[in-house]
Amino acid sequence: MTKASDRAYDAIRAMILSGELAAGDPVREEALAERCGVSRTPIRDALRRLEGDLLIRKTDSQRSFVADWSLDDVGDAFELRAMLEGYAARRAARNMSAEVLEQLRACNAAIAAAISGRKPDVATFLDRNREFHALVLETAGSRRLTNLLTALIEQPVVWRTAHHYDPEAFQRSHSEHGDLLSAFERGDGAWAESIMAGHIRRAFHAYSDAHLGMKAAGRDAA
Amino acid sequence: MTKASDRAYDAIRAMILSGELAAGDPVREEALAERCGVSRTPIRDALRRLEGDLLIRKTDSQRSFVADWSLDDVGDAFELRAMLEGYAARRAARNMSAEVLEQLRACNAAIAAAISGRKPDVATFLDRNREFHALVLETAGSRRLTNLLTALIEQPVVWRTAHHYDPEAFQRSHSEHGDLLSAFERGDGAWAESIMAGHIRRAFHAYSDAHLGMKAAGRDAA
DNA sequence: CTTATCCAAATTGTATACAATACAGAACCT
DNA sequence: AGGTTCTGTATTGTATACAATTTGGATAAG
Repeated sequence: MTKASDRAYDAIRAMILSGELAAGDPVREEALAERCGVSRTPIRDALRRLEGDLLIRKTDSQRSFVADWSLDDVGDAFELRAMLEGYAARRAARNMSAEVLEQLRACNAAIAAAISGRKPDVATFLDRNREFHALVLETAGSRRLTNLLTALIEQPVVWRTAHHYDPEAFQRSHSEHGDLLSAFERGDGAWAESIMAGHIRRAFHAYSDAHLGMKAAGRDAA
Repeated sequence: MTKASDRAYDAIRAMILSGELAAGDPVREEALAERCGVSRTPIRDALRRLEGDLLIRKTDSQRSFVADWSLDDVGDAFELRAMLEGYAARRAARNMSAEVLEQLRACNAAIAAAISGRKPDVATFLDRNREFHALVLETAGSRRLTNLLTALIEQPVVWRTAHHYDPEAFQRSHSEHGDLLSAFERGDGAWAESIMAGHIRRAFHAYSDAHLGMKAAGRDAA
């Protein structure tokens, strides 16, 4: 933590993820600087990073805007995620250890607890879900893969999708994690890959269904 | 081009790609600033971008070094490239237009010319090869995919590999591009994907063979 | 009324100065 | 002598001032 720069990065990302900064909004360095209580220098640093995360988009003349994602963009992101996280799961199956397996089980148990009640604890679900995927990714043991996926995993749009899940969707997600555990236990990388890819694709369709009504979704999952 | 910042980025990247800055070398901002004739501010900007490209690595305390890649790292990068560029080829097949197809043909013709002589024109080969892949990527029409692949395509290690190609390797590369053209002509995305994935994998093994001797390469292409 | 041009305001890019931090070597204690 | 702490130096982080560029509108010509 280099203090100001990272603080600014976290703060701005949080603003975008929470929707406080809406998609398409212009972003002025000085305004953010004042808001974060730092000078423009660390803000520029943070914006550069956020641009890498594709949360910020810069126009031809370097003006910054909050990136807005069309349904097609989101579809692309999910398809890439499905491919890359599938690959991560395959690699993770090769490297899986008893300890990590136990951690994954604990994680999924926590998820089960969070969604068992009448009112699902969405925040906990999201946290533990992220932890689960992070563990798999870490076990895959490819710094490069982690790097690529980080930009894809924390999408503002996706972030809020789980709030529209119906109870059954939570249950399915939990159950798919269970299948993944079975694949890991058996060291079956190909199986793990299939499950993970399907898991991510299902998440996309959950998102897509939640955001329909505007127009019939015309994407074909190739 | 915001002038100084981009100039610094290009200059530093060129230093790394050319080997002028060797892997593992420490990188001091002020030294680069003097060398590029600009102040530290645009240098920091450039370093941040290069860090995103994984050409620069920063230690715990934010000191910069030229990233060094193990054979395993390179293998990972290639495998990811194979997957992602395969996907790009599939999408490109869907979107292919007559104009782009013509450009690709011209590109591959230029490659043929460059490698036909007794002494292959490696610089031209590399340029046109990059152009070919860039066209495919652009036609895939996914900003996100482009973003992910950019970091993977221009690797310093890879960059110098083609200089060790034997004549046959150049010929194969050209011929695979030709196959890709056939797939595009027929709009066969699945075929295009297979060819591209194989094309990239072959490139890895060419790299791997060129850099062997140190120890028997123990990677398994999954 | 439309269009082009130019000017003023706003915004980003760069340079420099200064503060904070990390590294290395010396002095000191055990 | 070995290890530890302390201090000077080198390097990075931040703030501010200023230059360059862009944006939007006002104004004038057609």
